[in-house]
Amino acid sequence: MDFQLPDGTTLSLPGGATGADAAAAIGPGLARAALAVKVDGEVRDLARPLAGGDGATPTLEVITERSGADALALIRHDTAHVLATAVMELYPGVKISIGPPIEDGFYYDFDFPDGTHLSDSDFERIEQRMREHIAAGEPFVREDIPAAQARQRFAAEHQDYKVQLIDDIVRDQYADSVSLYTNGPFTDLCRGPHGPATDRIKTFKLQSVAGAYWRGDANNKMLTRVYGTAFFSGKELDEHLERLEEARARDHRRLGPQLGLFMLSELAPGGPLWLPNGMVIWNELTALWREENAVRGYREVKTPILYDVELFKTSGHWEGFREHMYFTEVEGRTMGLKPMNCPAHIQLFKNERRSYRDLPIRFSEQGLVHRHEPGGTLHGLLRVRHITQDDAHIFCTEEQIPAEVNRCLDFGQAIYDHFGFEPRVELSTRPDKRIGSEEMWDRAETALIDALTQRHVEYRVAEGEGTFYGPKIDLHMTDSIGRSWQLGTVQLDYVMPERFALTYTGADNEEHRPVMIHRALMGSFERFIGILIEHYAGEFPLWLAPVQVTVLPIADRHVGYGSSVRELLANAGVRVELDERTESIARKIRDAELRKIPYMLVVGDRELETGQASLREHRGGDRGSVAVDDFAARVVEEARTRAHSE
RNA sequence: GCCGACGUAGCUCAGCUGGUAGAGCACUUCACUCGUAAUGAAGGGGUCCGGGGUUCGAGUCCCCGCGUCGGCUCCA
Repeated sequence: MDFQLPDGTTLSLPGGATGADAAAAIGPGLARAALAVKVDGEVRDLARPLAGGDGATPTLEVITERSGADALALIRHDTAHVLATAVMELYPGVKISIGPPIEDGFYYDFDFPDGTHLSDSDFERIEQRMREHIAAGEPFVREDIPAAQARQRFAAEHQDYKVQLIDDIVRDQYADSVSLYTNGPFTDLCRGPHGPATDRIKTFKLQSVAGAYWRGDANNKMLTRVYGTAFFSGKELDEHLERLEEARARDHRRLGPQLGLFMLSELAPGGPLWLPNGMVIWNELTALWREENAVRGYREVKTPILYDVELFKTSGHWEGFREHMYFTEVEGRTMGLKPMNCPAHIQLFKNERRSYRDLPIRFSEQGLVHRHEPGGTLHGLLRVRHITQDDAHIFCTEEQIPAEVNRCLDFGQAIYDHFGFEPRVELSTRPDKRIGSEEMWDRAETALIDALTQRHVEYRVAEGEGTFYGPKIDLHMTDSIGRSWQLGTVQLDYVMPERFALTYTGADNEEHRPVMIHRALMGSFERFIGILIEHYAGEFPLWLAPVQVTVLPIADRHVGYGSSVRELLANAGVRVELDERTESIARKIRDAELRKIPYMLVVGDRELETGQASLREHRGGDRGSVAVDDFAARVVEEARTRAHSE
């Protein structure tokens, strides 16, 4: 058998040779360092015979500690097995399910006997036992056995989840055998691959315990999931933990209140209360949003938040969204807070007869909607119940869809470019439960795909994730701790126009049904600002900075001059403060730095004489003297152009 | 909604096995008038999330509720 090595050379091995043989043939050092081999992109155990390629020479790479993601995934998977080993020993009667490696670590899901609750205070004991198994250097031994035999074995051990998994493998993959891995006293159903032995795990840490539904289905039993991570060195682990710590420092839930942007109250769960500094950012974004909408042919509207429930019966929200809505009785009528703006915008559309000449009609609204999101899902500004959307609805003909979708994506690009965002794009296609003809779906999906390919954007296809009324394009961003949140969405809707019997008069003088496009780009102001806070780590570019300049007098006798400096800047339209406190200049600077104010103007005897100010930039240090009016002009210009921060 | 953890001064947190609350920062006052990341001193400030229970006695133990955090599910 011939294999091509990463350096381009060819390695010839006798038939039946294993991965370990391959590593040994290359060199004794590599043989010792080898964890696994990667043949044509597939990672395989060292002990397994190498499969010959059919035709072309397969590539072969020996996986060692230096192989990056492949190597880490391997030992993290190994560590998950060791975790299960320890838990099985310490908690008799526990049922195991699955334990894969994931980004940055691994987890294992357990079903503990009734009455046993795991918490992170149990980690020490478990870790201790895990270390014993690692020190013992127990080899991972693979065996392929008939599925029926494996099933019998796990059934005898009352490992119900494993039995279910085997049944599924047999049913879905028509497999007649499955693989088992044994390390020390523990045998798991597992497709592998694994490292040679447990002592190749150099350092690991159990991190958290959480609930997770069996097979991710809320109808199933909730299992106990233990998260952990593993590395090849303590240094790498420490660096990883340090990164997590740094990410936490960017967390908008920490920075927001710290910088006086917003607060959260127990009395208004899911409803952030905006402080003056936060409103500055909110209003700047609103101004941007308004400008961008206006140049793109949107007409701004404003609609109530409270409606007779009849509206939602027509729209379908009563049937499909009721449990997420708030209702109240007023004078014997049931009223509901709108969870979306579309029914309201439809009222506006219906306000007059529409001609094909009027289309497309684009309504935009900074629309306030309320959704009763489940308590366990609320998350600072990123998941709220009180949602202010940068919403818009476009009513158009079917022929106009491609152009309008493209305009929406252009618009999104323009918005995101202001912040240097590069959202991930996702196309959601027809779900199983849907309405409308296949032709309609074909056309709608084609329109969206065309728009995306035309723009050369990379996108992921989420099969079957579309709404029941149409496909959609979603734009996602990641928060400081790696969680993905949807910002923008562009959705085609054929259903609402139907339910509300919307029509326009065509060139043929017949009534036709328009199509609606639901579109939000920032998503919600709450979520967008949350992402912004983390994106900038609280260090906002000048145009968004709640306080742009602070004037710092050296001593009390300079307050008068400082006051005139402030005046000049304020008159020029700069958001400026004067620190009049009787404090040392070092103290005033420190406080301004902690507040992340972009510019500081120090004024003392020298500046008073020359009529200037000493400029200091946030994180940039002393920038020397500036003429105050020049500086004011510069700041105004920087804010006007909405320049990025450096 | 589900699983687990947590909830003490405005903020960050301490408070051992139950004996009636403490630090730093912030705040107020006084002194200092200062040149690029914390001047010093004194003082004020607490329904220990809420409600029940156990106990002679609960911040501490138990139950229920609310909120928050980490996940899971959901996310038109």
